[in-house]
Amino acid sequence: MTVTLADVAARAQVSPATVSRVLNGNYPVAASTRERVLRAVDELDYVLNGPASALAAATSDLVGILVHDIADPFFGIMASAIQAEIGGTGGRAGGERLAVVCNTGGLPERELTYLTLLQRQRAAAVVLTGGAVENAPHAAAVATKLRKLAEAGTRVVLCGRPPVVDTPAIALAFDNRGGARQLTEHLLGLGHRRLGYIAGPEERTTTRHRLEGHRAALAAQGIEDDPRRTVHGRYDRRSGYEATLELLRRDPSLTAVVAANDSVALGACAALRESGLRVPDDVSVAGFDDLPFSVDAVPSLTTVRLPLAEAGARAGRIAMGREEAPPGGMATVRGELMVRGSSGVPRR
Amino acid sequence: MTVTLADVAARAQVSPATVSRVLNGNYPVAASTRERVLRAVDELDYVLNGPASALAAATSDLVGILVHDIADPFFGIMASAIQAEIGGTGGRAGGERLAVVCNTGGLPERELTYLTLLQRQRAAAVVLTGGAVENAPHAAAVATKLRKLAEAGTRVVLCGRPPVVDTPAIALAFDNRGGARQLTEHLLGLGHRRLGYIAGPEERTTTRHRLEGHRAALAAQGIEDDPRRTVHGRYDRRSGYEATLELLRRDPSLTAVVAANDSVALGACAALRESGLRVPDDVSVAGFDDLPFSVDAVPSLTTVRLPLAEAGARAGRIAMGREEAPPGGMATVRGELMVRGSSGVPRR
DNA sequence: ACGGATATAGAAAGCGCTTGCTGCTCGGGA
DNA sequence: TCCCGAGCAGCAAGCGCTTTCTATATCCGT
Repeated sequence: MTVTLADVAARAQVSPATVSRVLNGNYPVAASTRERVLRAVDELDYVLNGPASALAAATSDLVGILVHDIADPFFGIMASAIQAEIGGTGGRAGGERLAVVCNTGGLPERELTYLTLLQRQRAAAVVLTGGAVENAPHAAAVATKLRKLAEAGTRVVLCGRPPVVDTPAIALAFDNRGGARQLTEHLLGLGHRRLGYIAGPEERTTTRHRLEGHRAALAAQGIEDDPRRTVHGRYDRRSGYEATLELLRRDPSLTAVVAANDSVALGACAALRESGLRVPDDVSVAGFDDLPFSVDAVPSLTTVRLPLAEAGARAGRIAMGREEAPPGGMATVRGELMVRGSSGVPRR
Repeated sequence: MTVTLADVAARAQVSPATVSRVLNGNYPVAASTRERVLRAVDELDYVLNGPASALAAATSDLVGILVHDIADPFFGIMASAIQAEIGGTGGRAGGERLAVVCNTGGLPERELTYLTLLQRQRAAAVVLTGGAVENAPHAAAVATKLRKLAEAGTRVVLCGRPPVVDTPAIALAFDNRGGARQLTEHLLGLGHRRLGYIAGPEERTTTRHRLEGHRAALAAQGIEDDPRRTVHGRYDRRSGYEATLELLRRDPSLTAVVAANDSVALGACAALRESGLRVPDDVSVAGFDDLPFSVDAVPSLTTVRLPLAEAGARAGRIAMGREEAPPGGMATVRGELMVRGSSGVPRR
């Protein structure tokens, strides 16, 4: 029914071994033989049986990319860059690798499930993107899993995610703390003193680091850190909207809102607008990430640009063994402050 | 080194066959035996070998989701919905299915490559999202590939993509034509007569259908279809920006711009703004898709809402055989006109 | 108490491919 | 002319799992 290696071999009048070698191209085969085999492959429309091949060779050409939320461009952009770097390259057999992205939906258990599934498939590499969950048992479980994967020969790379101790995983971490600090310093420099902060979900490293950066900037200016000026939420627009209303309720005299990311910031802008406040005349707003739509917002968003595509590409190359891992197995990727229309001197 | 089924069997004092049956749960196994096996699995930290299992069973638990651009929320939202519907369900062995998304980057050849890769993996199902490419040879190649996949037992579902003739693929197509027509009718109803249209890439069914709907609305009003009023571009913000400038150059008296999708529409708004025109006072703007950010734009975008998540979920269920295919193997999914702030009565 | 269902476990034959090893052929140096 | 080594191709042994078929208990009705 389905055509197998043996069929191709028969047609090309060679042994299955030879066909395999032609396909994998890692063993000397005479040019004439090769051609004959290739022709047979073509004529029979042969497609390699991946599982069989993976079983025999004890490796597969599958590469997994884990993201928290595939509908969020933050992850989309990284995933796209990673995949571009991986998908194009020649793989073991037949040329291509299967770079696939897995959506955890931010659920810790799904993260583990996908990791197991990829382990089961004997994936060649796994790239984990986005902040890690800080829940201790889960973090430990992930660390164990990563260790197992590495032991089984799967290359593990973390992109935009802090290193995991005691693990051979290569990490490319974003400098969330530094970026956040710079951002808040910018606002403080403009003269703001009453700033609200809309944080992401607790238990996420990204959330914590950005918040720490923000607070560090405040502390450096000797501004007391009123916990009522911080609200936690999700990394989406709606969350920003609601949190802003809450912040305004707590302190109507706020002059600036710093958001966990750009989507949140946009939600914040909407809430301010609907509350009759102008951005930045009445309240300044700042985001994080600098996603494509941020420059288009009205007013355009002051934010911290993260080189998502570059980091993704690099992670992809490392995962493919086409670029050396950074010294110490980890590198920090810095963001760049983008001052735009949504931040200004406080007028009230 | 790695623990295998046989190791588990030895530890549980049963035959490998029994272990396999416990894991797959489709054969009577005494409760006490099952428990013993499960304990051994746990103690040894056994992970099924996917390729071996797939080889022996001649099926895998991999499900592929093809998208054109993973960084575009349009696809992200659909992919997320599809994956949610697939990933959670119990698969053949060990419980879960590996739902993976593959990013074609809009390149026809990558589409084919991924299809081959999935065929090679003996994927259980494949869901193709987004418009098809109309280039004849490529379309034929895709049709052939889909047929082959189906023959090999892979379920094929098209989501937001027109049916492919002569193929067992189930299609859930968006009514792009009808939606576009309604949108333009809305604008015409407001009194607009000089409308520019920013289309997506040519050779994409989505592009053609939306354009046809637009033109049908114009024709119904007896408005001549000036080809200079249409500009083609990509489905992104920048493209909308540039195209709008071009349209304005061709006819500065334009009173409305209809865009291929929301991102393009936002780009159009930016261009208009920079040209000193107000939206909607001077020029109305309309988008398509109703992505999450569209309601947040200033002014909020008049557009056609496509039930991306619902369609994706349904496609996912069909792919899993958990929902019956629509009669005739295809269904049309309608959009809903969302009239918002970016469209108004022409004032000039 | 006996025969035949019924329930459960095992033996073994692959699934389609890779790869270490063996074997043949041919060319060239002595 | 002979021998040796390089270059190529084939043999066959698995890779780790599933599944058919067979074997052994176990249990029921009569």
